[in-house]
Amino acid sequence: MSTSLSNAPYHHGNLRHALLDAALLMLQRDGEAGLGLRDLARAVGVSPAAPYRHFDSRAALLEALAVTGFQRFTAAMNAVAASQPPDLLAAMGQAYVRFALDNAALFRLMFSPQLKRDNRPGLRMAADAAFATLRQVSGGDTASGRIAALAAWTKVHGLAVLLLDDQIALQPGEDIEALIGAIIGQQ
Amino acid sequence: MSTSLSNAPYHHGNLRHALLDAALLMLQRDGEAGLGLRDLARAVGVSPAAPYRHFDSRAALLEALAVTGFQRFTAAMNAVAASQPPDLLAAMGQAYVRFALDNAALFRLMFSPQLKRDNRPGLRMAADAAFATLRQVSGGDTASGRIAALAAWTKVHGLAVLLLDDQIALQPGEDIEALIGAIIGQQ
DNA sequence: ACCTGAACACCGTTCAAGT
DNA sequence: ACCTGAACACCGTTCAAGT
Repeated sequence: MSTSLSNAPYHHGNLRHALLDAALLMLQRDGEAGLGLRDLARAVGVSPAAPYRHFDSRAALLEALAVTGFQRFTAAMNAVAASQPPDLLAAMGQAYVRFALDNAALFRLMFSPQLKRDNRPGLRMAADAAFATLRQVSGGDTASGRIAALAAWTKVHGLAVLLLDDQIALQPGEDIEALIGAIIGQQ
Repeated sequence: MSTSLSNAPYHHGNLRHALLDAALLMLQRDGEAGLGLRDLARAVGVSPAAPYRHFDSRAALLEALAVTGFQRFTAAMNAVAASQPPDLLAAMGQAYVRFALDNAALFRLMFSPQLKRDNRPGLRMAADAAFATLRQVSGGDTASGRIAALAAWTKVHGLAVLLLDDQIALQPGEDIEALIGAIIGQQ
């Protein structure tokens, strides 16, 4: 469901949106390295120079994608918290890893070192807002609470990354949701 | 300590080594995206086509770098185990995170999704050998031992990645070794 | 056997010019 | 205000040719 090979005139201010939509598709399909600005322009039916009316550079386009990624992540986490599950920590951990697996290339982009390199404030703010949602589950303001929260975060994030990189092998008949649950539950 | 702007004749079979040495320097300084094959050839004082006598493609060169990365990682982990520290788990965790922080770009390359994409067996083997060193600390062959080992690994790996990405803030006066120790010690 | 020179098909980006 | 066409300075890669 989305703008694709339309040759309609884009003079209505929707080119930016069309570019982001198409870019997200290309990202999911080919990864960050496969997301060329000229390819993107071609896919949207516009000249190679046109995207530069809306994004300063390829990096700026990637940053915009990463920002929407953090926003989706924030929404997903808030939805979990709002549903008041019996075990909030486990539920948010599951959702964290699920998000990473369901949005692999986007998740990787959100943590791309090249993007932080030219650290734009927009990305930082979106990331901070995203991680702030995790604090709903943290163990208060004590020093030991902070360590416990960091330990939980690193475990879940590491699990997401290693699963994404295909470094953790499932046992025969084991399903991934159960594995996630077991590792998160593991004190 | 290394070959640099030498204009000596490379007809002795050492060009491959010189390329890898220079590539590692460029990788550490400019990251993977900044490692251009033409730049590399220039740095070593050779024509743009010369590297192709020793590496099929840029991806193959990156893979060779990643393989040496896994070998260094393996050596570092084995050294820790051989030193028989009182708390093996904590010591290996510290070494794991240290390695990541001290070899940031290399560590990222070792887990680069683009490299796995065209999954060469050499990379997989080097990675498997590297992670096999971690099993020296695992909790046996029981199901719960496996989960405990995976939980420890994901925690340490997540900590490494989040520190690398500058996502974890140190408290004033806090030193990073202590933070690592606290998080790893946290059951 | 190992390297060079020149070429090919691409990039991201810029800039004058069009509407 | 928004987009096109053509150009610039690069890439990775190939291939004939040199020694």
